[in-house]
Amino acid sequence: MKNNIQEKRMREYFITAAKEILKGEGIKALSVRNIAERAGYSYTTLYNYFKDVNELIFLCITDFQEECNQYAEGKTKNIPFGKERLSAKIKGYMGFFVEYPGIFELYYLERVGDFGNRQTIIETISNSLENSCKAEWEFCISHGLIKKEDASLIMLQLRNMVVGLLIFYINRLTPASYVDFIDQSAKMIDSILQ
Amino acid sequence: MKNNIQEKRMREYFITAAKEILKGEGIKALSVRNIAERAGYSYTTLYNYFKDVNELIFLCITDFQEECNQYAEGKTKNIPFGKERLSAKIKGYMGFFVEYPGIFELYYLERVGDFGNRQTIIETISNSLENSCKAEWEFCISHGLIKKEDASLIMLQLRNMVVGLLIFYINRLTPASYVDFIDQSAKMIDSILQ
DNA sequence: CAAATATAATGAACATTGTTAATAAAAAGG
DNA sequence: CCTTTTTATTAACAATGTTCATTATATTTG
Repeated sequence: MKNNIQEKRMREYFITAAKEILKGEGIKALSVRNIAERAGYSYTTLYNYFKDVNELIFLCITDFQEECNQYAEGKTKNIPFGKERLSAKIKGYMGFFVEYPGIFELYYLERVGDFGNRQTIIETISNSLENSCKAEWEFCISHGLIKKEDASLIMLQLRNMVVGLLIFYINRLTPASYVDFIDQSAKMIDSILQ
Repeated sequence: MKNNIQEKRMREYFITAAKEILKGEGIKALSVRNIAERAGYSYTTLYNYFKDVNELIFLCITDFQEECNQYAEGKTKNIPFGKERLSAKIKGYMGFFVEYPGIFELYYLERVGDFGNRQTIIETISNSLENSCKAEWEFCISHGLIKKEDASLIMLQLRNMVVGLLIFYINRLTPASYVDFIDQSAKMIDSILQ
């Protein structure tokens, strides 16, 4: 297997197929045979380009993070910097996972170790929200809207609250209506941001 | 299959076996053949007593809730009622899931619909923390330590924060040390309780 | 107590899953 | 045009949940 442009192209075919399945049907529908069929190859061909299916999933995770950032950015780009924009960015972040529950599963429900327990994956996921809100976050700190010594704890609180809200809404259907979910989310996020 | 004491006993054999596996090795190690072997029967015998494996899992969930309540109670029984005891109860609740990560998986990571999407399960899980803290919660409200009109939102915040903390610690290894996890948890819970 | 019947326990079988090893096809090099 | 290397595929394995037909065991009846 030469490390050239052809190989890269082949890998992209499989990655694209896997991402489509994850976004549309979720990880439960993801199988080696499923991916390969969508990519137009036989199932074992995948093993000529990836060590195993987890290597493929890992690559999807990093791609999805970029997608998530752009999704949230698109929902906030007209709002002036400050706490309000930060709040909107977080809500945009949540909106991404509500729209693609399959990606939420992959990020927060899939067990550690299932995709090789790679430190890179854990870090990508653990920093996911902070990553999406980077610019807004730095603005709030540098302009004194959030005290520097409180910053890291507040971000952790936001991250935990966001994941908790999503877990119950996406995976436990609580609250039952989208309107209530948005309402709850707003109250809790703004409560952390004072 | 008569609905008598013998049938109940048989069901208990399978339920006990399933609970042992869930507590010890987690849901990934749970299989029909695995359960039946531990119960001392052949795998298809299970289907004479349960519609499918999800019915069995459902019964484990309700049993575990009772175990969790008693575990948390054991960690708090000497603390006088009030916010401090409520906080300790919540930490005890978290301790249960840290000790049995397999049960945490079952409660919060397992996908909706995987065990039949039964409303009873969703409710049991959604109210799990509130269930464990019932007495402490009611004391705080009736003694004016928590304003009645704020109560339901505060409980939701606690629940989301607790699950978020557990997700990252148990399933994403963040923070890396138990001491840091306890420290973070204390700060965030107490911050919500003022 | 023996025979007939009802109930409970089981083993074989099926369709899926991820992965490996051996084989067929295609591409590259001379 | 043949040889060699690279790439794609088919066959196979063990493990999964579940169903069906078949034994083994209990219970009831004569």
